[in-house]
Amino acid sequence: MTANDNRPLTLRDVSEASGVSEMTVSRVLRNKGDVSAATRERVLTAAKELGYVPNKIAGALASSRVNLVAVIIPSLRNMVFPEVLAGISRVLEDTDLQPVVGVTDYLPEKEERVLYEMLSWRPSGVIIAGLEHSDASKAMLKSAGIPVVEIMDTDGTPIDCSVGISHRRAGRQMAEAIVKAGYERIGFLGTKMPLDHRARKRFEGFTEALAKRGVEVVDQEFYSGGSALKKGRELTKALLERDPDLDFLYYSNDMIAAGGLLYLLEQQIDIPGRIGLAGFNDVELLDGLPRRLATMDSCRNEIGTKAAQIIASRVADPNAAYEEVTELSPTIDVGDTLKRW
Amino acid sequence: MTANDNRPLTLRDVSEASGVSEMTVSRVLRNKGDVSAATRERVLTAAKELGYVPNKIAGALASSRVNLVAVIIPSLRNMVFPEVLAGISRVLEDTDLQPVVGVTDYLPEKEERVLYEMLSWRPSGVIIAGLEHSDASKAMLKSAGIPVVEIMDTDGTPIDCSVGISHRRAGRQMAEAIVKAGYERIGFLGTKMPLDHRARKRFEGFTEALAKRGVEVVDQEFYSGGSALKKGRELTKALLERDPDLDFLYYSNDMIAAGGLLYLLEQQIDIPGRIGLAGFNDVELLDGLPRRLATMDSCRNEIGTKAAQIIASRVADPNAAYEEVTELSPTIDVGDTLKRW
DNA sequence: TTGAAAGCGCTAACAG
DNA sequence: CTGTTAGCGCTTTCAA
Repeated sequence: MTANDNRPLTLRDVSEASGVSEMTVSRVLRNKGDVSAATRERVLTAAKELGYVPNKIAGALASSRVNLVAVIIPSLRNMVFPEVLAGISRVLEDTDLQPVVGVTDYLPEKEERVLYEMLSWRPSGVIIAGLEHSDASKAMLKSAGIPVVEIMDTDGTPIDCSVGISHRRAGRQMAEAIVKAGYERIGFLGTKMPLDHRARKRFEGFTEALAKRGVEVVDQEFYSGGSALKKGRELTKALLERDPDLDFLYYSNDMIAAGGLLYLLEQQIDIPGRIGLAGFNDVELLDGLPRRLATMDSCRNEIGTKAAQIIASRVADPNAAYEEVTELSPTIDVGDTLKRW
Repeated sequence: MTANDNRPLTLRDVSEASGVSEMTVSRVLRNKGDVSAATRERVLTAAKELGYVPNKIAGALASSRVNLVAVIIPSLRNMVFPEVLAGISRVLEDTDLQPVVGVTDYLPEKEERVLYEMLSWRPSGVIIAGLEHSDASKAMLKSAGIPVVEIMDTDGTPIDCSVGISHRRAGRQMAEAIVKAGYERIGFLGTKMPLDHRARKRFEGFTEALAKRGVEVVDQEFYSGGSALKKGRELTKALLERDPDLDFLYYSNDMIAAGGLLYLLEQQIDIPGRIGLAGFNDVELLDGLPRRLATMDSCRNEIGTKAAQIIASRVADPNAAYEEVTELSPTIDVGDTLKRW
């Protein structure tokens, strides 16, 4: 039964309860400096009995050290980002750093607001998705004086450093695989891309590589919002009704590709003979579909891991060396929906 | 070109640059108190030019006000939680409060750590999943002196208040629907439940309601980890090989139910005639499957909304009235996998 | 090994 | 409308 006068407890309370100076209490609670076993014991007992929870606000102000890492991502609804986050968390769990997540909804203005808000807590580092930011955001990141890792994408110049894959190259690789497999009349289905720079870059790499081989994207369908699986069905149906002779469909992500796959199977269409399919992202969810979708790993776990490692090492030692650009190599999995050649 | 000596800017810098006292600068930046348009202009210009970002650490310490709401959930990999989060964010966006997410991985010890960590930042409120917490966690929540909303579940006594559904009742309702539709040999497939209290409560309500009608769960299969869709296939196959005469399968979530559905369709089994299926959660993803799965809405968006509203109103006015228990009513969607009666 | 004093950068409260 | 003063609860620094 601790006297609970509703005022949050302070170091002073623990100090009085244990008969040890505030300073020494602070040392015990942080495992910092030498304290005799006896006083340490007294302090810990008192703290536990009172149910003392340190005030990090005060601690951070006094030490000008904040063990937070800002992680800024476009969305939590796309499983890619929780997976990146999982990689980050796993690495940071072995340090005293803590990730704090901000979501931008793919909107530059919101990114700016979220970034401002997070920087006002003076985090020790920033991990932020993408290389495209407003000028104001870039200025904030530059002048924050902390490590900044831009993740997911390496097609561009990072503010500080970047970890990701080249989406242009990913698009090119898939185009090459498709052409090599003998497909010639190719359709594209994806999100509306103005704000999804990575999807756009993949598409650019894709069309460019096709062009080099004299192939063109015959037609395209775009969507936004809603259940991706259902959208995948709808887009596929619409596209094939317009262009029944397409022999390959390239989707900007695995969820809509899965919807397309289910639709085509219901139509009894021969896959990958009559039509081939490919997605992007290697979503684990898809393991369990009637066919294994051709796709490409986006290395998201590794991206999270590497980004967190860079932050951790640079926070531990501001002079630690680090790669300016860490480009990972995604691999194609042809699955069952792309002819082998 | 601002002189960047790498030291974060302070109010004093803005004060000097604008020739206005720190206090007035502070007032301008917070829109607090009356400031003449002229000085306001001078201050804002100076702040923008310098690229000043306020230090919330210092501000929070001085004002003992922190605009953070701790949101503690078991996982981000289960789409339910990002959706609850979305509801919370939407409501808090209209206030000056900000959600900060912590993830527990369904582990009570981790919940305790995360809670301690978050409380040490002295948030204005806590939204936490579930009613089951360690004694230490409960003690922390009680003595924090801030609004605490326990979400997702109302089968139990909240520390402060709760918003959710009764999972026992949800299980009961589904059992009744199944029996009414004429199914009699029922199998259950789900996660290993020791730590997933809500899944456990649904199961308990389910078996209890069946028992009342003289029906028993014939057999069960459990899983943990891995791709839910694939697991759903595997569990379904295993269960039906063991008990070929089952006529209904109740899954603890929609993803494994979807896997089961795909498997059964491939086996050319008549659904819902020969076997009926039902899941739980009404995951939007499933919109687009070959059949509409029978399921039950878990009201997660509404839960997030309501919880955030309670926090917001109680932060705005500590004496604001609020319901101790807000029980929402999930509804069954029989879809195409449960016979209509 | 322990303690005392002096801030960290901001805001509440008051005075002009 | 603007400025001054005194902290917020800790940690740094220095002295004992």
